[in-house]
Amino acid sequence: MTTGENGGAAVPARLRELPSRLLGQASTHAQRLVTEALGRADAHKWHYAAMVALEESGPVSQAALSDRTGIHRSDLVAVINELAERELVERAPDPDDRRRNVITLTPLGRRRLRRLEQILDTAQDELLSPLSAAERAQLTRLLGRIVEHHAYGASAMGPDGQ
Amino acid sequence: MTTGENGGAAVPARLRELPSRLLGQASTHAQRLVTEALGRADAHKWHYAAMVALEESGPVSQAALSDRTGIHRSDLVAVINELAERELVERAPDPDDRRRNVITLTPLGRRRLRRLEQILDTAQDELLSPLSAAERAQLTRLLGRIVEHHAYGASAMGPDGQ
DNA sequence: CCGCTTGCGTTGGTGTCACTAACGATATAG
DNA sequence: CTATATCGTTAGTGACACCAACGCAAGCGG
Repeated sequence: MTTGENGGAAVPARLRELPSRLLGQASTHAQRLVTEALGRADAHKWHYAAMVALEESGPVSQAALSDRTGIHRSDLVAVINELAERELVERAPDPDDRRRNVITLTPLGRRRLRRLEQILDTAQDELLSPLSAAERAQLTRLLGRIVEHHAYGASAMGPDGQ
Repeated sequence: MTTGENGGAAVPARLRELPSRLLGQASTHAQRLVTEALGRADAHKWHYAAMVALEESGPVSQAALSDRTGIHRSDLVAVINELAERELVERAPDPDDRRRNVITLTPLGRRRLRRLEQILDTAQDELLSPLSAAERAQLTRLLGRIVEHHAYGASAMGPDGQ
């Protein structure tokens, strides 16, 4: 979808103002910006997500990491591989439960995370450049409400949920 | 990415509040909602986009349609095929320029479009259900500014209007 | 202790989507 | 007439979200 080029042709208002479409296009631009920025530093969105979660939670299993990042556990394998390859993370079997791998952020990983944070800050800034600070906060709040609202469905979830 | 399931595990605030990530997740939910809704009616996002553009512009070439909808011209081929198959649209060679196909919305297509509009309205409503009318308008405006701002690059034109 | 069920990490695969590359046919410029 | 550009079309790519199934380990009931 994404727009590509447009030599001044009229995009119908019904399309221009359709929220689902706006979300799609904005998301495409957003992903492109952050993917390119991180790519220049040999990194990936998922690397950042995993490392942030690891810094907050300390060493955890891959399953827990999947919950905390939203990265599917089948995709997480490759992410951990790449991070471990670069020695940003260590994967070790959990002695208490030998089904698990405990993932630990290395000091190098922590430094790396600082760098990725800078890169992402810049990218967000570019993404939101047409908006004021107040508008950015507003947008973030509104999107957060939408995402939170639609965050149900797949799992069983305890009886207490909801 | 999309969240999948979450048994109450803590998603770090740095992730939850990252605009590019919020956009991605919101977009995923949005696309899922509209794709499923339209799918139940044997339709597709692109069908709607093309038909809206055709209704506004009258008969146009595929290239023009591509500009007006943002659908890549290589993808538009299949879209027109599907619409023509259902007799919602007619594809005829342009006598004035035999490289072109002129695409015309049929009366059946126009009726069909009314139906798709209903479906999409419902889907947008579900998507935005946690927001008030004012907030929905706000969100649409903010997203529109972002999309518009990033809608450059490929063609001539200054790279970064600002 | 044994069998059953559940959770873990891993592999391989699927469908959607935006986008690129190249081609034959046609139109237009020099 | 030759060169270049545009149009529709085909095929293919890479990113992404997600599913299915497996081997293995843990925990539980009997």
